[in-house]
Amino acid sequence: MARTTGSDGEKTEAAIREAATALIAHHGYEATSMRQLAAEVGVQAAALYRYFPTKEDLLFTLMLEHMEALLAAWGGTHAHAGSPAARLSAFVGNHIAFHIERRHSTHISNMELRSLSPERLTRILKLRGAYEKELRAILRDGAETGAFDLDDVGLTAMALIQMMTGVIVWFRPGERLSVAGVTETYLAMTMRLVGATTGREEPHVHQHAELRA
Amino acid sequence: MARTTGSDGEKTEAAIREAATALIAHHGYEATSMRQLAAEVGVQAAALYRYFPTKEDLLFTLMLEHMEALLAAWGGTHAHAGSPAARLSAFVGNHIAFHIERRHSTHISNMELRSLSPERLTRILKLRGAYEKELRAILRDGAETGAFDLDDVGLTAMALIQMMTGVIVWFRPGERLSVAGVTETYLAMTMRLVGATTGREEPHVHQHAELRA
DNA sequence: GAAATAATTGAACGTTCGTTTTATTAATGC
DNA sequence: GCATTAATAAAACGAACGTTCAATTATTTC
Repeated sequence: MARTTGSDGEKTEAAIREAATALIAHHGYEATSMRQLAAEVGVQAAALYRYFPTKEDLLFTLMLEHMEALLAAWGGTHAHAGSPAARLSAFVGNHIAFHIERRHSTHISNMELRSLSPERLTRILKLRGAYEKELRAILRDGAETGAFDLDDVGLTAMALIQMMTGVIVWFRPGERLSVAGVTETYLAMTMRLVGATTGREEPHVHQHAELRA
Repeated sequence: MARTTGSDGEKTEAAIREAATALIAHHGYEATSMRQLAAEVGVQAAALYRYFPTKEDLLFTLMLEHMEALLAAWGGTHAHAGSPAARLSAFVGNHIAFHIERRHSTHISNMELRSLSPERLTRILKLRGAYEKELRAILRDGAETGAFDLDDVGLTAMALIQMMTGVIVWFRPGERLSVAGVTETYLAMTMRLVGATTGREEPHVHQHAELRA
């Protein structure tokens, strides 16, 4: 037996990426074997090596694409001008939407960093740093103009990112809350956390509608 | 070769626990081999099985002790009475102190859950649930008495825990910030996040001193 | 000081791992 | 329709894995 009828390189590679993302997210990189992955794709293990020279190459590819997609998603929002509050709002919305939609690759990119070689780890961390820098810039602007009231830009950025990314730990689509509802609540928490002034000292604006899925 | 001079079961078991915590936190459970662990302890791999019947038993032991210690630490604060703000403040302080001190076992208990058998996973998750319930109770009391102003008790609890536990990702003792400084900043962020009223509508109290290590 | 027990070694077991090699067949270009 | 290339299967590689077992020595008990 050899080449099978209807076999197509592009389709196979896409299937490998997809299956690998799901398997590694569920069982972890070390606990996922190439044979298990191959079985999921419906192919022999040796066939995987036509697309990814090593297991680590596959992991790195998944992570790199995830980080680049994250930066691209934020860059595509065109929300880099305007008030700090507006920009922060856009950042939160984009972050939560992206991470919920890409729960599996987010899990991988956050949990499997130790399985990368030092050079590749550095490469991924550089992209992550660039992303976090975007948030710090917003917070710094807000702190300087008085739109926000916070102690430490770096700590606040980390706290916000951990808080927002943490959504993927418990959020399951179609359960109690909708994406829009979660985003709205997290947006309100974010604005309070950074001590955002609501313009002309209005009382806090809370919109409770649409919180349920 | 057999029993070595000065060998002591209790000491060996403690050494195994310690080495396992560090190794698994650094390289992950699946990537840590029994031989590697044995070498770190200074013993042959077979000796480990005198203390832990399987590798998973070892992992479970580490996790169970971590969760029980976490609950015990909170229970030992005797801060279960008083105003919601005071209780929340105690909770944040205890949570951050505990997690910084036990970074390694926290990492394990958060990241290696998938390596547990279903029954043991349930057991650990039950303890985690009990801990989170403590926070929700504080938030609910605060929301009902008007001390806090928040949208959703459950979501706020998850956001706070993710935010606080996230400290272990970037915090390194002896670097820019002290534990006290981090705790103070996180306490301020927490209080703003839950919309805590500062009693008689005082302006926000910010204490910037002692933030540096 | 002999007997019982505690602690550990060293070797081995079967299995699974990531990966390589070789052969074979499907699709493509001329 | 023949040669070439793309895609895969099948089998094998050595290494490492978790774990077991028998033998051996230190310590404790009486």
